[in-house]
Amino acid sequence: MATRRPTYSFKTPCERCPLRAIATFREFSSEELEFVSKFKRCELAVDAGATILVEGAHSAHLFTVLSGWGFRYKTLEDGRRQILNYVMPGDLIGLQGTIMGEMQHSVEALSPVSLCVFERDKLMTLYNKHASLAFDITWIAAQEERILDEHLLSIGRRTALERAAYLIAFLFERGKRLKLFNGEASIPITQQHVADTLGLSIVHTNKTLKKLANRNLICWQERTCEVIDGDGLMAAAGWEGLGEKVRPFI
Amino acid sequence: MATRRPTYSFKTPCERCPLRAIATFREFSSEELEFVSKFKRCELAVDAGATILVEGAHSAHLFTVLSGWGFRYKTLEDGRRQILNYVMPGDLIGLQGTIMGEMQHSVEALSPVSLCVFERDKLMTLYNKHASLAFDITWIAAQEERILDEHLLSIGRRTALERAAYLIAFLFERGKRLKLFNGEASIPITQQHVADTLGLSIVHTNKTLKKLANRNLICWQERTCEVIDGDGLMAAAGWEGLGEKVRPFI
DNA sequence: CGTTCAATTGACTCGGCTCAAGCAACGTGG
DNA sequence: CCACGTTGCTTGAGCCGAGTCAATTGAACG
Repeated sequence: MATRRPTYSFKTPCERCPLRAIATFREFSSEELEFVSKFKRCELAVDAGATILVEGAHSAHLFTVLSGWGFRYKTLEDGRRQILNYVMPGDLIGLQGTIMGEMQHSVEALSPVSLCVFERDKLMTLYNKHASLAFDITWIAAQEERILDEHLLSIGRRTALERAAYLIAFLFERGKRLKLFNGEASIPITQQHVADTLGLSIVHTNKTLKKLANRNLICWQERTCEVIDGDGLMAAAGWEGLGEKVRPFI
Repeated sequence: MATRRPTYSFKTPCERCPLRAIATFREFSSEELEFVSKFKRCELAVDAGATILVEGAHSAHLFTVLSGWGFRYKTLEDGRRQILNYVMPGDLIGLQGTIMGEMQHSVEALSPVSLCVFERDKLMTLYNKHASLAFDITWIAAQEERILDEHLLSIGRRTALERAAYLIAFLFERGKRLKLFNGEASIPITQQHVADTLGLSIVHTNKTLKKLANRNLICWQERTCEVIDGDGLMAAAGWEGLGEKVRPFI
């Protein structure tokens, strides 16, 4: 695949941000909206498979995902890869790099992704002038922490089958909430991604996913996972769901 | 052990906070210090083994650890437990509960722990009036996220021996930075804690720790882990260290 | 002086890994 | 338009890391 160079542009004005139409996201005050408009520098579009941020990079930007799917990951020297979490519309990426200097993980696109690019230098202004937005950023960081807690519980203590069911139910719930599915619930990941998320080998991941497919919970085709029975997955995982209602975004 | 009731008191004034003497923590401005003094309501002392916060609790307080060791964990319905991270002096606990309503994990003391108790309601004032402290809270949340990323990589992709070495090296590094050791580097955990952190059984954990002991990296005695060779542990884990210099605390 | 909790150790089993092939769907170049 | 090389999914065989069961020791506690 010939990866095109990333495309910069300034298309969507924040006033007509498509994310604002989605029910899970909280309303902005007009004053907040005005600031965010100025905070946003431009938009960036990348292809599926493109690397958005690299571990070790210093001058990372701050982004919000406008559309598309991606994932955060870390690798060991010998190449072993661990996927940490998935990024979807409304997610803030690059916060670690912006706040603490250096990125400690990479981010890669699973589908074509478009991003809002924010002025890194204006972040301090946000904290100084817009406490409610500053609070939102902390909220987002705390939410990410919460999800990582759940993943850690999953990898550490759930069985392979439970883990797989949990992961797919988790992605399904998030996608559903963001109205990412029309009709079919297709998650754009390969079994290799699942393996690298669950800490399993591909072979064993394949056999485990096959069990879920045999139970008629999912079905795998063309590099995507189709969710057939979300509730069945949650039951198989022993997972209660995200339990989150309205959330902020920047 | 007859757990005494937690003891509330107001002893240490922030101006003479013992944590401020430790080099890793950043300096407060006098104006910040003044606010934090008012933000702090009282102090709380709990015994080893006491539960500081419970998963599902709603009106959680916000604390900073003044002294002692503890850990955050989650459990599955059938009792499987996963330790998520350890808490040490300077760590903020209860942020998730304060910001998002409900605690999704519990916190337990490993040693006698003393805590600063903060006024939950004044948190918004902090965001409104003290942007630098608000930024610090985000910094702390982002740092926790970073550590969870590393733990996830560890549990997901490192071997049992590497994981164990990583965990102990990690605790050792943090303790060293906080000047928690005088002479002996003793970490107050049992092998059950190690097992529940690494996602292993106690039996296998014991055999793995024995290997580290045979290599003269650690030695286990009286419910504590003595670190003999911190660099050796880091090498065995293939871990670079925390790489963090000065950090904020509240 | 029994009881309890943590650390140990051995025996046996099993979940998950590695190795190895095979197959289907693509995209590319001749 | 076909022969490839590639990527992703599948499956079987055999092995090993890690789990379970079980029993022992030693220290701390009441």
